[in-house]
Amino acid sequence: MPIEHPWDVTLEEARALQERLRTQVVEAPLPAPPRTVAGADISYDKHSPVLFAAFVVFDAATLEVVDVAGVKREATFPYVPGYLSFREVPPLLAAWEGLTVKPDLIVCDGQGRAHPRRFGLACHLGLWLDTPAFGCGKTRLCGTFEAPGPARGSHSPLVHRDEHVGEVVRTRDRVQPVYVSVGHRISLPEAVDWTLRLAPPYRQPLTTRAAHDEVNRLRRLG
DNA sequence: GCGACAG
DNA sequence: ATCTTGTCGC
Repeated sequence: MPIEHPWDVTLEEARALQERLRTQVVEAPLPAPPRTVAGADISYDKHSPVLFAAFVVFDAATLEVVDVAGVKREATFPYVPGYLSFREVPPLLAAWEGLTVKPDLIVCDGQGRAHPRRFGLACHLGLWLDTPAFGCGKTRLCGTFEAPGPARGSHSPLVHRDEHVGEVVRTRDRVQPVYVSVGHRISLPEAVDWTLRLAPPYRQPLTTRAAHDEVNRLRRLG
């Protein structure tokens, strides 16, 4: 069931929403094999209130781009560690409206359950859109882990307060690993598999790469 | 009280 | 997130 709530909230209200919405997150196998997979990302100038958001949708079988949509919006929430979704989800929802092809799976640039209150960006976006989603971040928000092996494909559990909240995945030999966690309607093993399947030949999934390139292109144009 | 802290 | 040249390694 899709959720809905105001976005013009205080930090305290945002925290209360996270505590309430975290119970709605579904961590279970994908409902069906994704035919399309999308990358989502945000870009902005250091000291500008303008945000650029975009989705780039790929055919999961051929990995060809099948749709792209982006928007320019005013930021309504600052960047505060632990509350990233309140800043990035609104513009992403606007970009989502511009898609002709709604993806079966969303790869987010950030954390999912690997969050202090188990409700990172990937959980919030996936839950709101009632679409499978997972997070693949470049750095850690919370949790501890043993370094995964040096070979591509190796991964180790990310643990926070005795809970297995994600996996630290090596997507390229001897290259810094990425942090994968469940967002909504997907299992952790599946999220890891998709990360490894979409990564070559980059460190991050090509979906994230494409979305990143798209938002930066939009930003440079104005 | 002292760090840590997605993008 | 973004600012940035060269530079090390495969």
